[in-house]
Amino acid sequence: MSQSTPVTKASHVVLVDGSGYIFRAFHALPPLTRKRDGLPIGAVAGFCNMLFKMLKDQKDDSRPTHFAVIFDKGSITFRNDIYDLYKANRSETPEDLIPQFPLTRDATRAFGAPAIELEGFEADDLIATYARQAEALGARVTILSSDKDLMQLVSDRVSMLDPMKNRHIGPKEVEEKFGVSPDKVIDVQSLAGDSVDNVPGVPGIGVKTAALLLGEYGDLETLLDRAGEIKQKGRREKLLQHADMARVSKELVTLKTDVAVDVALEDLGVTDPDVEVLFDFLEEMGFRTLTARVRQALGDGQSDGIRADDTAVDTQGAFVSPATRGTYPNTVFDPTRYECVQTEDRLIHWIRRGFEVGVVAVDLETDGLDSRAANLVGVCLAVDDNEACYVPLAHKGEGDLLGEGVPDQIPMARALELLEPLLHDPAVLKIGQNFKYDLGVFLRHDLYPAPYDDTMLISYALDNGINSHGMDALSETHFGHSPVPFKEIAGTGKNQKTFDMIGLEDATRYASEDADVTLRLWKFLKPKLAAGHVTRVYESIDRDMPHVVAKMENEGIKVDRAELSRLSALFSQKMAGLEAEAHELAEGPFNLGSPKQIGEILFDKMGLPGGKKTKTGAWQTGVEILEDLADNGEALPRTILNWRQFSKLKSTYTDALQAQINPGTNRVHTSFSLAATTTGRLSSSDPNLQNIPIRTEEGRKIRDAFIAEPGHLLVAADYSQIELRLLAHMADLPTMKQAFADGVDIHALTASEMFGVKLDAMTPDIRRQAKAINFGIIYGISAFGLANNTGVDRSTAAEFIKTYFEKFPGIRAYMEATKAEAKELGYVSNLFGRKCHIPGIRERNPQRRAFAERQAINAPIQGTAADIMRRAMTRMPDAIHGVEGARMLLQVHDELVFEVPEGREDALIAVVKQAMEHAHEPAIHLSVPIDVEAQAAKNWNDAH
DNA sequence: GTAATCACG
DNA sequence: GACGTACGTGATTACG
Repeated sequence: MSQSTPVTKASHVVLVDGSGYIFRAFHALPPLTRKRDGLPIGAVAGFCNMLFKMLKDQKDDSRPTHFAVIFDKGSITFRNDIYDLYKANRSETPEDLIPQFPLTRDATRAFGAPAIELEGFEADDLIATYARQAEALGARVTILSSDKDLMQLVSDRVSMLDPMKNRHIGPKEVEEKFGVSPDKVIDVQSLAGDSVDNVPGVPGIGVKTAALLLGEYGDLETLLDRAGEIKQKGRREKLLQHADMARVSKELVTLKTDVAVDVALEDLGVTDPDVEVLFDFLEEMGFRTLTARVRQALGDGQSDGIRADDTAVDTQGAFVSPATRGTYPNTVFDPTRYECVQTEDRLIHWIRRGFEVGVVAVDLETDGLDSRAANLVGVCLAVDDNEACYVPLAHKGEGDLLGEGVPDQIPMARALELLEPLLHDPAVLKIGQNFKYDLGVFLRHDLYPAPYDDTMLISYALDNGINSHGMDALSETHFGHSPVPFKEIAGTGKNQKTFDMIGLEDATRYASEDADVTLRLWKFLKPKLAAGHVTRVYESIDRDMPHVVAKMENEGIKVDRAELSRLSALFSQKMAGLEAEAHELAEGPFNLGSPKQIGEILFDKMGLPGGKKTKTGAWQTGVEILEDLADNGEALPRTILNWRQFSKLKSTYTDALQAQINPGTNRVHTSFSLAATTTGRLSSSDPNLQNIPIRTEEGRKIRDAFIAEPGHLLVAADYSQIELRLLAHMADLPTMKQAFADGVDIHALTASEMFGVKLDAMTPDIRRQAKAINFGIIYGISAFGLANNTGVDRSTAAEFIKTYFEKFPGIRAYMEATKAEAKELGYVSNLFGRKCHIPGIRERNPQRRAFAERQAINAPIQGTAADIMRRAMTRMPDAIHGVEGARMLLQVHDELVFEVPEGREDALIAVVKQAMEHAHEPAIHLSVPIDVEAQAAKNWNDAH
């Protein structure tokens, strides 16, 4: 055990926050039980690994001279006398953790370290006491914890180490977190409060504001004394009103540094553990791997460091996807070998190399991010590791004088002419990363590269839900190599250069590296498709998306600027009226756009009931809260809601959309992301055309502005209830399948099954509830969520769910099987075999695990629908080929929008319906019919 | 840059 | 110690 060793300047005192560590280890590590009897020991295992690492795996200069593990004792401390609600919001300690508390103390002693605790004090107070004592003697102190409450102790001699992330926390890190130096941390916490410990603080003041105020006034007392001088009214009143709370909070967060400890600091001197005791303990726990490591460390005096032991790594290993295993053999990048191609001869040489190898990475550089507005600036090719070139085509001079210093470049038309045979050769595979972008640019130069592979989509098929699929992220994940950031060569902010302004040396280094990385990613990832059983997903669903979607983006959709402008004016007018009304009701002006001010007016000033706080301590003022208040007869909340609706419509749609209209064509071009979602859906941005209003009458007006060219019509084709149909098929629900086969209103059917109401006696209200339940099922229903959404109470919602499970018995089996699959494999698959990785599925935290389970239930349904849509889209060019002048413009998850010359709309609808309704075939067979509804009109609103 | 809010399927 | 409850997205504004 410990020995008495004086603490001096040369000492290194290591204090472990034992209680903090156990809780974190318990939640972070997979559940692990002792084989013999099922005793839960996961946290103990993590704890032992940490102790061993701390004691043995240290460099000589950081090895502890004094060491102790400190624990909380009891849950009532002196702080409860100050504030009876202190830590009152803590939930019960998990059942599986309770038996592990005494075991961690045993473990501590087995490692020869003192386990220290004292009735009436938290571990933090004991740590503070020892730390300050040691500091006063000039020693160095390391606190093993990530608890922010301990950060007030940090100084130039006292630092913290997060034992799970191995992250060092010094004065700099504390300042990053709190915005003030460590000696002001207490003051910040007193103001900001802490929801975890239920420290009240001053409402409405968070860490950021607290730091700001302290920066101005120095310390808490000064600030409270001079609070009357604060300019911002809200803050001033808060501080004046809650000064006492701040003072109480200060007492709560200030750690005691003068606890009368019963083990003296110098008695914490490190000794070697009693080997026999240690091995007995490890064997008792069944930690075989750790036993072996300890033996090895004691035997040869060297340790290879502790990796997580036994089960921890194995179970986590299940989440490592095929693609993330291993690295590409050559991860050395040599920019000196990249060539800048400025002559036809050299370009011909590179093209010849491309034909020889048959696989060429192609990357285009442009002067913007929007592939339609951007101009081609250069082309990049890679044919092998480190063998890449950059062909500048439209670089300007580095100086700003006209024509001054413009580099020699092959004329663009000539270069593209030379490249064309390579790009179109069916025997040469082109590789791109997010090739949709490059294809869009090529399209405008009348080039159609084929065949091609897209590394972003390969990664998406392999790893969705795990990595993101951008090039930099992929390079870092698989090669441990960070490509040159664009910012580094182009600068940032408004002085950021576009690519044509960048010098050839930098441009060559940057662009060639992109192509080089892309080619290596392809070599590394492509073979993994087969191993991951996702070849079919990639080949038959994703591979053709880039050129199909590039074409759609290029087409854009026509938007009537005058109509939008008219609506903007209309909405402005409405807002002005509502604003005046709101200010009158509030008896004073305020910013209607500020949720913070609204909360303060409704709940502080007017004192309305039903206020809830967000996790940051601000009042919630979302629709649901305001609706409730309005239902109670309050006028102001309704006015605010109405104002918000018009504000949203104006700012997000009628104003923003006008700015996005391409002046040449009067069309708007969105960008679809093919690899942004975990389920397989697309997303749309710049602008997002997948969330144009439709649910309210006012909002729908915006769709009037989406129009067809003169002499043309828009056609909107929607999958009808596709997710419910897929649910009926996947969960094998005979009643529901029959209803779909018969063309019955599915929500009415559900209602009649659940509530025993005949179809012809259906009321809209009952049907609406049934509809909510149907959606709930798809989202991985919970009683809480359903109650929220239908307005019934929680027990009624639970009854609904129970009835649903009884009436549609396949549901429960589907849900359980899906959760089990996710738990076993770490991912779920949709009907086409697309995987959706669910990283949280083995979370210890019940809430987060429940969230993961709902994701697991939803992903196959949403994802199968998404993939049916993808297949329909890739088949669409062929399908509509016979309808002259027809073009596909937009996708909105279950809807496709086309434009067609007037008179050909019926022909188009026929082929589109056919393609969409059979898109899943022959890959899968469904036991429900798929139904598509399509309509033609002059504008998007009327096409529904 | 983050949080809150709200638009869509 | 951390979650704060239906799935999947993106854009805007306030606030600092």
